[in-house]
Amino acid sequence: MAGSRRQYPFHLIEPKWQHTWDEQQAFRAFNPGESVPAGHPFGVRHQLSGPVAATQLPPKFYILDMFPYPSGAGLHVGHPEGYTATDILTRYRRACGFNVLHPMGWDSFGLPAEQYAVKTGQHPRKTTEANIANFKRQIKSLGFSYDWSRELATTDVEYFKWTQWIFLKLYNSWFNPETNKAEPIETLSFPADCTTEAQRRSYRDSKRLAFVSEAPVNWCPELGTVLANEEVIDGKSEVGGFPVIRKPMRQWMLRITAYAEKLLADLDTIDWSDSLKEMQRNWIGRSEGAEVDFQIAECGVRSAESKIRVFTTRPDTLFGATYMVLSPEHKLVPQITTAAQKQAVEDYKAYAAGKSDLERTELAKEKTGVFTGAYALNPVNGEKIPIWIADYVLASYGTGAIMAVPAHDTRDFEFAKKFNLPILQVVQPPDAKTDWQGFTDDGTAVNSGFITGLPTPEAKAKITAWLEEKGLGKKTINFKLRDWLFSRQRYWGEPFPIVWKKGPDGQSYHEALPESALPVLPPTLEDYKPTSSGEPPLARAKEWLNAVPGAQRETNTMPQWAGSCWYYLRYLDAKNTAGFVGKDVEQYWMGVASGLWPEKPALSADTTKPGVDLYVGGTEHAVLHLLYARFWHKVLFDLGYVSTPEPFFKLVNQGLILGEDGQKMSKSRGNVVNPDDILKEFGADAFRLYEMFMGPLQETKPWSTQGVAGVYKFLGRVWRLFVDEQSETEFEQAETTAAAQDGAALLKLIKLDARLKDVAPTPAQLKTLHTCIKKVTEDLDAMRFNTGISAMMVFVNDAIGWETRPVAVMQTFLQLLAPFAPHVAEELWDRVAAICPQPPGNLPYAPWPKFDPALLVEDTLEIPVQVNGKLRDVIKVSATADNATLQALALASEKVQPFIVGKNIKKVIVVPKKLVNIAVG
RNA sequence: GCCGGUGUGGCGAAAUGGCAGACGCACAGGACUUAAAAUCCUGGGACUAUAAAAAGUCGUGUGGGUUCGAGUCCCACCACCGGCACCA
Repeated sequence: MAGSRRQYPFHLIEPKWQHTWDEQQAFRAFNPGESVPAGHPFGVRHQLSGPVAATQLPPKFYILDMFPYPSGAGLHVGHPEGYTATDILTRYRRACGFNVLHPMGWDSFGLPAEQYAVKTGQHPRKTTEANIANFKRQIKSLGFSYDWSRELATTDVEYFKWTQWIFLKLYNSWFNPETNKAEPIETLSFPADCTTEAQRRSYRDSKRLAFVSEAPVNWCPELGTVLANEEVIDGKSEVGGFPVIRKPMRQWMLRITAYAEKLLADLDTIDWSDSLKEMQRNWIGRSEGAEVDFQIAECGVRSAESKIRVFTTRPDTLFGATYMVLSPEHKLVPQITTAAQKQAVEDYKAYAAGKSDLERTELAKEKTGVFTGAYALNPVNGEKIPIWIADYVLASYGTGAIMAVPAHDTRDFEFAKKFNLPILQVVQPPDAKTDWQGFTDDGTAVNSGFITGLPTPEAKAKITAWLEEKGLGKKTINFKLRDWLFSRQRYWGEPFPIVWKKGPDGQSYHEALPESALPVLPPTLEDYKPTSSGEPPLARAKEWLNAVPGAQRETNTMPQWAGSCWYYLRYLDAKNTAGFVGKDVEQYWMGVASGLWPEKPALSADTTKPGVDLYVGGTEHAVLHLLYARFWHKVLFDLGYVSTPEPFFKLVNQGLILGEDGQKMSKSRGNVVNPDDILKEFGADAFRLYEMFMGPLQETKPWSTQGVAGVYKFLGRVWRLFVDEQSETEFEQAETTAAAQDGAALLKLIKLDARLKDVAPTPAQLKTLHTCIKKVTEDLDAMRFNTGISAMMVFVNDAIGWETRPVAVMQTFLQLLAPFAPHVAEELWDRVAAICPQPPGNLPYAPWPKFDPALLVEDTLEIPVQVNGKLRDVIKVSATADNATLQALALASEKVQPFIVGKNIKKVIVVPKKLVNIAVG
């Protein structure tokens, strides 16, 4: 590849236009109330200048990328895939007349900068700033049309000030089940027995959306921090893959579980892929069932509680419950264990507690457990059934106890077989051939007293009603979703706006700092190391720690996800110092748009949809960022700060780009492609075009540098459609020999091709053009970039043979190309202007061309003729030929004759203008 | 195990139930050139047959089905990718 002739001077064109766009602030998006400078291309297009009201602005379109974590490694080819797709759509929508918001920023808190600080002592801010500068350079070199005036980083003091502000809102709110939404904590009324200040404080603290919990958490010793459930995969940390253990610690939690129902239900209102919605549904894990109380049987054991509550999704199998299982950590275990079993139970508890999450998963195949010696009574029939403990029952789900129905639950079945517990059939499979043992689907109740004979759903309903009537149980919904563990023992994160005080009773309690205390800045440290005890590094800064009189600062910091939970809102109003986002501005960009404008433009996009119109990013955030951000947004919605219950209306996941060898790109495989190298050899336009030409955006696909060369060659053909070959050669000679390396002067040597003329196009040329307009427009609407590009290739393959190239046709083609390859399109657009009868205007804001269907109709059609579905001939007919003519011509065809003579023609299908099929028998 | 997705030439891929393989890569042949590169033109699913052409048969993971007609719709299965995984 090296040494091959350059297809066109992208190395001069690309920096030139990037510079021009910057200078013009060409891609600045205007907020209601902002002033459009005279001569700004947006103002020229929409005839606006000076201050503009929301009603004057054209319809909005908000296209968002998942902002990157600026790692030291720089951009990889996966980043620009999504960014290119959104940039193409941004440029397209802009040309269609929308006010498009397309911002970029940096998710810059994170572990790598902190780990680097631990190693070298360099402040994470310095590392972060250097990485951001590198990322920004790389992203800018791709010619994306971001509105850089809205750039933000989550580590900016002016940004995390508002992250802390939102935390205060969470802290000062509770979820009111009556109104089914978050409300200020002041609306919470105290129970009658809450009289002292300490009682009231602790009651409020137990209801806040941000609260402190002492529960066992995921502690990662290697990282020196705790992690959220979502960050633990197979018992290992998502970052680094280090072992994670359960350890009780005092931690900040966010009450995301209060929103479980809404987070689940509202998935139906947004346009996300099925797989992504399914992932969130599974993570939330709603299941309907019943809680049932089992009486503990008298057997000489004294217990404060007399019953054990279980959760089951199959109350209809209650008659088949032949034993019970408690999780080893269940609080009743010590109370019910008999003296004889005490030692065995304690040994087992120690064994279970010693297992890490990882071991617990790995050992999942073999069931273990011990008998407590105690018995319970089955509430439906009074049967005495043994109570066991086993670690296949989780303390953290349901009630931490189950009734075991070995006949119809796989796990209970395995356990019962191993420990020889009775297995009793209570469900008859619908298919008589199916073995009832281990049958877990719906069937018909058998051996089940008053529900015998009922199909499973009815049996469930009847027995649940019966339990409720007798006060033995009730219908219940359980979720897998846990509250969000929100504190980290790290330096490089947002400090909590919280202090701790000691009450008169000696108990310490937490208190929020006032808004006026924001931002809470982290201290400067010499040593960034985490401490092995779990004490965060912030605790080392004694002066900072005690800066608030009579109190100590909270030393935990927020997780990296905090900043990304609301960055899409800050973009709307990035410079606002009075609030996290202005109300009018939020309503314009995020609100329901209907009614704001007199009429909807005639486009396929439905501008009445609320929130971010399009969000593109990787699938790795399916249950992390995308769940957390929805949660925060819903809280802000309940509190009246945002207009919509959902932040991201349409979401598309770009597929993974694999290495040239078809494997995942990784340093160790040595198959990583660096965008800088590709840009140097082929230019940004070719890089962008290739990333889109590879295949459908959502698909996983392998990289091919030869493929880049292919689209690069296509751009060269486009270039040669417009420029004179002779002048190009002179330019090249000048470039290699001349001392003067002034790019602008060199480019002037290149002249337009003489075949480019201001003449009326032929019908054939118009047809080629309009076919291309139609296809590209439809493909952009559907985000089918690869086929849109191939349509442009078809145009060029045709046009390259034209002896005269009408300016009007060629210009329109450049408009189609511009979203994909903006630099070369601008350069040629600029040059063609010289021979244009009328000034063509600013390319990014030139109105998107419309195709004329009248130009696409054919005079003659080629109609395939099939016999029994097999192609036998293609006949040429006039487009006006009726069905009878078509049929006659088809039957008369010489090539068709041999297949129909002497056969019985059963039927002739004529699809108008499409096809003839003759069915013979 | 459960959930979601994907299977089409040597490769990336196209095809509202209507000519399978558009477009591109790689490859082959030709033109230009002292030569090469670049460029331009042409070819191409497999098989059979033929000097060549015309022609025919088969062909979208496998097996069935619906239909005049299936890559596309239905049923069963297989493989691969992604997610979840003792959640009662």
